[in-house]
Amino acid sequence: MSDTVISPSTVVRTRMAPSPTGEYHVGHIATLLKNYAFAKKHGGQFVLRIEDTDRERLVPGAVERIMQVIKDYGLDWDEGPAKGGPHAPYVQSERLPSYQKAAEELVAKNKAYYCFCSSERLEQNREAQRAAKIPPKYDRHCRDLTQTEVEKRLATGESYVIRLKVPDNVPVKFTDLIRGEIEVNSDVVDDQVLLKSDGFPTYHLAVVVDDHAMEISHIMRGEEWISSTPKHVLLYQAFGWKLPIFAHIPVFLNPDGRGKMSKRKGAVSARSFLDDGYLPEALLNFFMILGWARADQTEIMTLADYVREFDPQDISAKSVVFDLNKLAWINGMYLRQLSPTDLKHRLQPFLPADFPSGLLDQVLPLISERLVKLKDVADLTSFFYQPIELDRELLLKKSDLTSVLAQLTETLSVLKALTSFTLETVETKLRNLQSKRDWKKSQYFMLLRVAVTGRVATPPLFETMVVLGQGKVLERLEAAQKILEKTQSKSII
RNA sequence: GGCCCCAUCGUCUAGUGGUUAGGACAGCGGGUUUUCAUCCCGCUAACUCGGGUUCGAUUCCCGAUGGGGUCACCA
Repeated sequence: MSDTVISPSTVVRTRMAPSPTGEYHVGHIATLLKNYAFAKKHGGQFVLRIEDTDRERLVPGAVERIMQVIKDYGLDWDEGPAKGGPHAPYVQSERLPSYQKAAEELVAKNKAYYCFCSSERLEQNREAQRAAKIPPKYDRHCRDLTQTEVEKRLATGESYVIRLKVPDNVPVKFTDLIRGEIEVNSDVVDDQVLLKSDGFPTYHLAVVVDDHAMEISHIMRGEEWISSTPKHVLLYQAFGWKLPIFAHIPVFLNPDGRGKMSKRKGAVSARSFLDDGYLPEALLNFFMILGWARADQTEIMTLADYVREFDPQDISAKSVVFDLNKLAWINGMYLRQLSPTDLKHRLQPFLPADFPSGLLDQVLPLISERLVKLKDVADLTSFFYQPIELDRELLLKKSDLTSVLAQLTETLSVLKALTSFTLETVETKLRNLQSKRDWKKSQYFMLLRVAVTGRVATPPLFETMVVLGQGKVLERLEAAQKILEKTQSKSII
């Protein structure tokens, strides 16, 4: 598809405007990535702005955590908090006068009005509308108050909000880069509150005022904003400002395909995926190809590739399932591309506290192609240094008691005799024994595997034994013998 | 429920007014192998339905159905 048309004089400025009210969601990172890539592609700027106008839900420390997680994903912003820029400050609570001024300007232009309705009255009103099965909307009770009355009530210090005066029955249109033109009738738009009674703006006022002030050219945000975009369009028109270009990014659906991705169906925070041991570059790659495909259909690509190839117009308009299988595959691809040094470094935070120092170097080659997530390192390596559970049933699964005991006894005597316990000596001796006795390979080696690790799926047997060391191998083989001779079903050694 | 958006294998996606509808993940089978994993090979699997338009629709239009979003002094 052709590139989104950008006239040469247009400076592409995109933004991401998180609200510090909770955890930063993977969907936010995915949307941020698109804003970032589009700005970079066109040599523009990507702005980070903090929308902290909800004083009640404000979470202390959230701004810092959001900034940190963005960086941990390997992304960054050109203007914003901790960076500054020509439109500073980039935190809405530090820009209050501009919203108040803007709201008053709209009142003066008769595009907005003061409203003194109590929240109780509003709630009653909504209740009645719901009961009557009509869409809840403000009943415009204060819309036609006379100026004298307004002034009188303001003078008494009565609490108020400022609402948008939405025109009756006119078409409200805007262009969405992904979907084309979208049109709704103004009658379905509520007389939205613009300035709250605490003097803070609502999202709708603040976002329009700031996007205009910060010269944002393209607004790429989640699809959930489509339905409030008409309000914003009306605001741009009321101010007499030029409309930016919108692109509403489809939402992520739960891995089970039902509903918007939510906490109730599993992890959603951007941080939690990092904590699970998905690599940030793998996560970004996953976000790139969810709902968008490169012309040549390549799926594994770098950020630089993406910046070069990405065009918001090519984003699929449908909501996409957050496919954990695909993520796991991508993560594995990236994991296997890592150099041993890099992998070792990235594994450090995931090592259990009792992980023996020095063990990682030995096991790295044994686990690197078995890791799906960095977090798997603990489980993949625990039998090397922690007690294992021997299961009698498992030991006897492929053969009878007499044969198994004979195999263990002979194996023990061969391994005990070894003065040098290396991959070469262990492998040669055990293979010779197996071949001399003509034991079934899969049965015999599985027996040793289970006896020595307690598991049926492990790295290659001889390598594993060498890492364990002669002492531990002999000890575990003897324990296996004992458990078979007794008849107790399980034992921890 | 009102309004808005969307519709190709289970999932993500390519694609065209005439194609054996392509790829990737997952699944299944096989090869390599002492297990698992990696790697290699192969297989299964899709144009939601109904009307139009057309010589011909998966593709264009309308409708239905289904899915999603949204209806706060939250963002």
